[in-house]
Amino acid sequence: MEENKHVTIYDIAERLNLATSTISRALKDHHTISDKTIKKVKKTAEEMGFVPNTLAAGLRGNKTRTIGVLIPTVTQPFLSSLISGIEITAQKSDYTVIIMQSHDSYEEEVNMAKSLYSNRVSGVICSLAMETRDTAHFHQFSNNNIPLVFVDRVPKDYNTFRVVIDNYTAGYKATKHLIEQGCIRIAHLTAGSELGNLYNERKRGYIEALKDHNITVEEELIINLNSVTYEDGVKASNALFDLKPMPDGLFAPGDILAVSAVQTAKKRGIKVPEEFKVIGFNNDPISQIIDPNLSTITHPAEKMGKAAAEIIIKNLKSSKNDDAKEITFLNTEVLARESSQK
Amino acid sequence: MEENKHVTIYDIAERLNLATSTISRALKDHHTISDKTIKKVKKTAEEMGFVPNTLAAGLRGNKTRTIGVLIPTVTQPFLSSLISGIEITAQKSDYTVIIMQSHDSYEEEVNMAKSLYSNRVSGVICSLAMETRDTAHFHQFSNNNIPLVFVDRVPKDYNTFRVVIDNYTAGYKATKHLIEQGCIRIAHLTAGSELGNLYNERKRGYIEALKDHNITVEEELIINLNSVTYEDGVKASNALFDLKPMPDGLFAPGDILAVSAVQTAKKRGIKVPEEFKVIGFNNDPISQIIDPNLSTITHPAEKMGKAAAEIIIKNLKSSKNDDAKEITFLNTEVLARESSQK
DNA sequence: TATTTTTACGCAACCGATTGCAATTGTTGT
DNA sequence: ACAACAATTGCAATCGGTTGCGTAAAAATA
Repeated sequence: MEENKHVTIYDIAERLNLATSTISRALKDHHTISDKTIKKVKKTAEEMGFVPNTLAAGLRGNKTRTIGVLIPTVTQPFLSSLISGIEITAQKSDYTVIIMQSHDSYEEEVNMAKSLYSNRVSGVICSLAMETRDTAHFHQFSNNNIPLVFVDRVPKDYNTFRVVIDNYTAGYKATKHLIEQGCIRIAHLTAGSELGNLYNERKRGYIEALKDHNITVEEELIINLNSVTYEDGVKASNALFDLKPMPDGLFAPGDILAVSAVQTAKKRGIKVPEEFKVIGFNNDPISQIIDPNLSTITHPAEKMGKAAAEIIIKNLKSSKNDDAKEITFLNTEVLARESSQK
Repeated sequence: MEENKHVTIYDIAERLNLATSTISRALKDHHTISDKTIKKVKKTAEEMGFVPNTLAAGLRGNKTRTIGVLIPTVTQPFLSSLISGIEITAQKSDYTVIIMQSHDSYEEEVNMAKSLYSNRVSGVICSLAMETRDTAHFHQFSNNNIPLVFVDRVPKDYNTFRVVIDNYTAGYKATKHLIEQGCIRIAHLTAGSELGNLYNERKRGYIEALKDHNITVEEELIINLNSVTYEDGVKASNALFDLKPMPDGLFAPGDILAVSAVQTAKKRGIKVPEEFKVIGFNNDPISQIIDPNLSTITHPAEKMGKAAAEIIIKNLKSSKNDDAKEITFLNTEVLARESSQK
């Protein structure tokens, strides 16, 4: 038990007086190996504590059965659910998942992409960093036939797989919901990001919903944020509450922002939802904790993860280098809870 | 740009009429290679889009500069902060981090451990799954001289590095704080886990604090949970509120549980902190969102991550197989906020 | 029994970077 | 100008599975 050397197929081969090729094949139930030998090899491998060296296999076969996941952070509920979905699907097909965080930094994203490529992952699933404006660092995957799937925060003009929600429609639905609840002066927070156009899309839905209901779009009610953080949300909320007349509703494109607005309102003695109705986005766990419970838009994170992983695996299986890099759209729904009730 | 083959040092060697050994050395500034050659090689490598194949290097050198992180889930704030700490330290020494989730399942933990070993990680940082009772699947690391550090949820009798907080003292401090705030009938939630003895330790601290302040320990005030979830917290809280006389304080060994208690109290019209004071554990982000703000015990997640990674890296550097597998204790503090105020 | 077809296994090259040692070129001293 | 030594670079084995092809043995057919 106290050896200090990895057990290899050579060790097994020597012990059983067989060739390493036989061991290798036996371990994966190759049909040219007799059942008797297979059983014997497996038993011995087990006894000797053999664990295959994936580096060697990956080097030789140039495939590692590993899916690289490159996301801004694992802490956002949406993203950790995404991971969860990826893992569930990957595990079914015996793929390993390795996770790397860009921390929304372009530089880190470039480094981690290189690292994933360096590790010869079989496929890559990525949600872009906020900072990222240029996607040249993903060419190494595309050029080498490594399937690449962007999820949620996707580049606009990159011919590869994408799994997204229809942010325009979601924004429209959210705003329409507030209108139906009686709001006539609805504010909106947004964030500028040229590549990940999802905030722009949500904003577009917001504007279109207002127009469709004959509500004038007022620039002062639309606040552009630098970052989607609690602090920025508080700042923006205060700015909104300082307006007169005050807005009577808010569509926040993220639950953290929505929560910050609710809490800022409470601090200022503004009653939610009586005086100010709020709807968020994502259905983060926190939306059910905060008082009043937050209305929100569902974001099918786990499903998106599963879809992305399935695309990778399917693509790897067929290995047809078909140029049809389709975009997968998943549905969202309005979850009407307390914070937006009439 | 449309090649379909990875660029290798052989390609560079051919282009420059040099040996692969020279390329290899030049790329890592080996002193036996002239500056002129180094410059030339690096420039060409850059031009050709060379990215080293870590599989090949790892296979040959039997070291991958990769730290495997095996934790229950990435979604818990404590654990994602832990990861963050690990990454910061790893990056400084140019190590790659790969993250795997056991989902608190023993079986998955065993599989992922095998996978990490199979990938020949240089070191392993692990926080045990709730289900885990047996740690034999970690022997493969210990036996092969792969540094192994357990963090937070650690096995009691395993001779390896451990990074933990003093859960006993933390529990003592939390309880003492409630007593100082005037509580005389303090409830406690706990969870049974033989290996990860941290809940037991906190409970021990709770009991000792009561004793030291001449408060009788009452069994009915201590509720044993199956799982540390919001739902179980609600159930337990209701049970506590049904008691008469009702407890006037609660030390919950996790913020989720504390939050569930606060919300259950609110639902039943029990005023927090006036009638019922609560202190949680971990200082999760949610503790600052909930109203009233939650008093809690800090859990230095990022520091623990950094410490664990440093141990791995230091151990790998010295490669002295010293048998001193010390246990690192980090400090915790009482964070007195609204939910426990007099 | 001789011959063809299966079945089962062995041989050896290969993946790409690393490294001990040998070989070559360049420098310095006498 | 030549030996002695230092500075560079090349050769070839190595890490551990994988796989195309070849071959011996067993089974099927003539």
